[in-house]
Amino acid sequence: MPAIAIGPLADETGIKIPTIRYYEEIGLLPSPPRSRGNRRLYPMAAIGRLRFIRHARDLGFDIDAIRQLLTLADQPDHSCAEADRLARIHLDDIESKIARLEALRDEVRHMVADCAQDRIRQCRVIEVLADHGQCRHDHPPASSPVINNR
Amino acid sequence: MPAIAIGPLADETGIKIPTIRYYEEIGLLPSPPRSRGNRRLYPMAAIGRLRFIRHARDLGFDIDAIRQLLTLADQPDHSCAEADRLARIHLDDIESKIARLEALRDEVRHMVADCAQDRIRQCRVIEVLADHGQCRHDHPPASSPVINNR
DNA sequence: TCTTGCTTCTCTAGTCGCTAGAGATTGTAG
DNA sequence: CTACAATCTCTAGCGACTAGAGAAGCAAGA
Ligand SMILES: [Zn+2]
Ligand SMILES: [Zn+2]
Ligand SMILES: [Zn+2]
Ligand SMILES: [Zn+2]
Repeated sequence: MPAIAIGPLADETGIKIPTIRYYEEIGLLPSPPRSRGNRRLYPMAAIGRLRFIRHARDLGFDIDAIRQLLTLADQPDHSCAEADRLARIHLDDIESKIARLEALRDEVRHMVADCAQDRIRQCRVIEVLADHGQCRHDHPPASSPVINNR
Repeated sequence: MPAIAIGPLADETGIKIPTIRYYEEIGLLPSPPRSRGNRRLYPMAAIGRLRFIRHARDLGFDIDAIRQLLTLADQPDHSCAEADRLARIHLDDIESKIARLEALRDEVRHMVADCAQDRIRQCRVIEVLADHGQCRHDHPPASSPVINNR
């Protein structure tokens, strides 16, 4: 049966080789069989699986959600309620991150706009940073990670 | 001269004790003198410095920018151009993060809205994740970290 | 003085999702 | 047979903390 090595698989999916190995290590992608020389030989289906992972990552889903989504994707007859729920949770998350960033944006924008561009002594940026009481709107006091990396 | 211990300092500034020690370790906050029993005894000025750090972190500045901003804050006669520049860079950063998150939001929103809530086989969420070609708008292929944590 | 209990100390390791590099081996084309 | 490319394992690093272990210091009450 046809198989694909890790390099071509990386090219096909846009996921780097070390990342593919990392996904295997954390159990997101099943360990493929090996060649006589101990190299990974993936079934062609791995392409689709990795593309799914990649797209979900690009859309900001975290690994744990992707793990669940992959499990669901393998059960075509099952209700899709859980998949939809995961997507909605992610949507809420994105929206709250946007809200927080918009608050930060407004605050930083004001700092920059209000500065008369003179000495540090009168710099609005430094002043506001030194005292949250100088903030116009109130931005949240910072919380959870704002989104996963990449 | 008056001094403050790490616990009260944490209470005053809202920064946790291990984080204060971490800031010392990375050279963001100078090492304070110690008591006979080896405990940190901060000058009262440390309160202001930590509040500055906290506020800047809450506004999403990264540690490196904060390091520079603190240095600038100590030079009242210097021009504030550099401080303003750092703030503008941060503003641009926030804005591009918002733009990216808005693209993700639109995409995920559509996935959820378009799903007929039936079997996984026809689940729009799973379908779209499996194939970026099904995306309506094009979201960026993921890139740099979206914002620093907390 | 002794004890109780809180605070602080140092040190290590874990978080998330990778990324980079060293050094060894395997595979392939000319 | 010789290059050279691809892959292997393993370790360590990123940013900005957070959590926990185990030891030591310190203040107040009995
Ligand atoms: Zn200024
Ligand atoms: Zn503020
Ligand atoms: Zn669905
Ligand atoms: Zn897409």
